[in-house]
Amino acid sequence: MAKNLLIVESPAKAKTIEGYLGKDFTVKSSYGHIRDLVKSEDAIDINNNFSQRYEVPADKKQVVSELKKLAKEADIVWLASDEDREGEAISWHLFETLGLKEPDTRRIVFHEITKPAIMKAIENPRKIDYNLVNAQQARRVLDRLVGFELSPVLWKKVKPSLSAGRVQSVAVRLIVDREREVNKFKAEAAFKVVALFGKGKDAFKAELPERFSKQEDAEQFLQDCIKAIFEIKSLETKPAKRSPAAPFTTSTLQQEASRKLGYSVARTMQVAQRLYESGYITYMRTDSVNLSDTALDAAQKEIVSAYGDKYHQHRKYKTKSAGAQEAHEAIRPTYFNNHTIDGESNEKRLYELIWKRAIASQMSEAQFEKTVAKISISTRKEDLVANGEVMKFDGFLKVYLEGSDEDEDNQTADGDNAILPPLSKGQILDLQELSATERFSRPPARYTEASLVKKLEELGIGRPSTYAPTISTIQNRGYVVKEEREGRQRNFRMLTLKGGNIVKETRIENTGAERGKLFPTDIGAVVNDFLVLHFQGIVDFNFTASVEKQFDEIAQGLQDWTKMIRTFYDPFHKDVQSTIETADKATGERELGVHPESGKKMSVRIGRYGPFVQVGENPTDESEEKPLYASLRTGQSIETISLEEALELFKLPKVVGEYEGKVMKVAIGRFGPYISHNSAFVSLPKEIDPLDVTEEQAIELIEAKRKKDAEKLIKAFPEDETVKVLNGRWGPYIEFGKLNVKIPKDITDPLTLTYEQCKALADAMPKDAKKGRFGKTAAAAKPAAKKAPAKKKAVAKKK
DNA sequence: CAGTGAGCGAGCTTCCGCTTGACTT
Repeated sequence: MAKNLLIVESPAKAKTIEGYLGKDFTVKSSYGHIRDLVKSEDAIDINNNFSQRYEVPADKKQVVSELKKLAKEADIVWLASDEDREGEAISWHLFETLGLKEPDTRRIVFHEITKPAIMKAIENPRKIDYNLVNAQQARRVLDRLVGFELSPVLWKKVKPSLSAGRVQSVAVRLIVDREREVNKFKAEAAFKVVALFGKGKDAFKAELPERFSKQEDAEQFLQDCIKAIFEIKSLETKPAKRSPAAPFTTSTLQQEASRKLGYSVARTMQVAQRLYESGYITYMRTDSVNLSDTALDAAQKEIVSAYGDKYHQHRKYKTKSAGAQEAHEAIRPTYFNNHTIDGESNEKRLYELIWKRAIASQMSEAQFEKTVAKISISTRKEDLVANGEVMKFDGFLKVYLEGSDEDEDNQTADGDNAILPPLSKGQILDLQELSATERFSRPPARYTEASLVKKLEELGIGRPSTYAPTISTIQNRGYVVKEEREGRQRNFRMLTLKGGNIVKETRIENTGAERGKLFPTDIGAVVNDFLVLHFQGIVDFNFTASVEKQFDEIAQGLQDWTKMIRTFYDPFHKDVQSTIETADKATGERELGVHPESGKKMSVRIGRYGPFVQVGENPTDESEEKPLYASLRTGQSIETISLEEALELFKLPKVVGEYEGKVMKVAIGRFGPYISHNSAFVSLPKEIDPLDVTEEQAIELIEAKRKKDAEKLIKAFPEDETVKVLNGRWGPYIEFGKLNVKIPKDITDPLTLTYEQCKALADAMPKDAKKGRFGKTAAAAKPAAKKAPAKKKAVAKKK
């Protein structure tokens, strides 16, 4: 039996280290934290110095009992969790839970998984740092107090099951604030002037640095240029250089994979996890840009052999984010000589990105020669400017160029970074074309998942392990949606001078289209406004930064953690109490005006089933007329909907005719417009306006749907019409009314299924909710009487 | 998704960070 038990956080890490240490060591993993606060109210005793009640969660029981057994058999237990606040706490929880004794326990730390680093760590053991543990407890207790006191306030004042927390509420606030900036933004137009000189190979562009806000001025400028002489007034050439970016951290990997590969942050992390488990890359949850000495040597060797000596440049990077704890290396390939790997295509692509970025980070800078040519206009006092750039040495650009978040329009001006033909001072130029194009200023960009992570990191909010889950949480809670939105057409004016004539025209462009951007929902905005109004301190962008500063002081032993929490908690708790007692229910109600025909008041607000418009006041007794209601549609918001748009909502649902003795109705659901007929639903094709559907069209669509459904049918049962065997997207399945059942693998031919077999399969489905990534299946058939609507909605939102 | 916008008023929801698997139409 091994004399030593060494415990790390990750099983993949354990495997690697076991290889370095030999027979005397058993290396095991704790799989992260092994204990957490109990779920109930009494997890923290407010009146007893915030003492905590911890428990081992069910899914950790097995790990803990195995570690307990091994610890008993070992002479020495080495606690090798990460060197940061959470890692120290993991060691402490292990110490307590496994019942370790101080003389037989060693705490060791390393920042990189290399043999020398591990050996050095083993030679320098220490004891558990209780200051650091206290800092973690303060963090944990504060998050629990905030989350579990704030959320119930929302249940009372907004809607059940909502949540609030130190991290998620600020993430939502960022998105709500940004959306409002975009909505109130007024685009300003100005004419941008671009000249084209020379022909063929010698052609190049020059731009006027200033823009004209009035069309007359732009026109006058072009007019003046008809007879003007263009001369090179000055020519300046300067060397320029560009340096590579630091190797990836979690946050920069998520950003770059989003820009270059179009991955969501969750997908990036899933793929990176697989690369890590296969041993291709180092740990993927890190805030460090540091590379180990071993890695630096390996990178150098690879660069020199693949590209030559002059492409290598030794570089050390320093972290920019304030809250970085740097318990790991930067994300890099384990072996730099693997330029590519075997695996699925998304794994290959992410690996190559990581390899290129890490290699480039140790390469020399790219060198350019930048030329600025100023061109005088004989009839005007302004100069035109042409920028040229020639690469003299590619350096790191040989392998990698970092992506940019900017859209093309905001990037460098026309003619910039282009290659200029040979030019000389005093040279007279031949104008081919001169254009003045109306350009509009752009609103601030909405957040993508990745740019939100970047912003959170800048604010020091959240950790590498929580960025992806936080983004999921705010979407799952329905505060935020990731969506595509169509843009709208916009006219812009363009004046062109060519061959001595000025041509004026109006062109059309598409603007404001968004893909994969984060939009706040109405509930997100209402919850945010409620928190900003009543709990300003918690959703302040600097709240985390200021508590982090205090956690640091606790970690250094300069402050008592219970005192810190007490100072925070007492006033916070008072706010919670007074908000519960005095605050009104938050519905986001807004008056739209009066109904044009009836003169009744129209308003919008959030109800139990989402945002809706109401016409007329709430009745005070039964004799009064009931108000009319209509739900808002996807993409509409109570904040921005107009009176006209609200009136449109009452035009549907609409009866379009009768078929087979049953009415056909057109309405709009969550997935768009549809026709309902005899409890069947047919979605409407995009081309058809739901307001102009004719009876004939509706019948046609219903028949087409029936035909399509018949094609899917493999087998029907005369004894029960609700049971069918169908061919679905993922192969055959059995449909029982609304319940779908997968056909087990041992049935190879679905045609052989008997009715009895089908029924047995349906009965075998668990009666309670079956939670999977794709929602609930069995639960949909037998909804629990009252909870059903809320549950169904929550699941639908997840999709 | 699929016609509501309360109600008997039970018992439930919820935080952030550290880790992987086991889930499925």
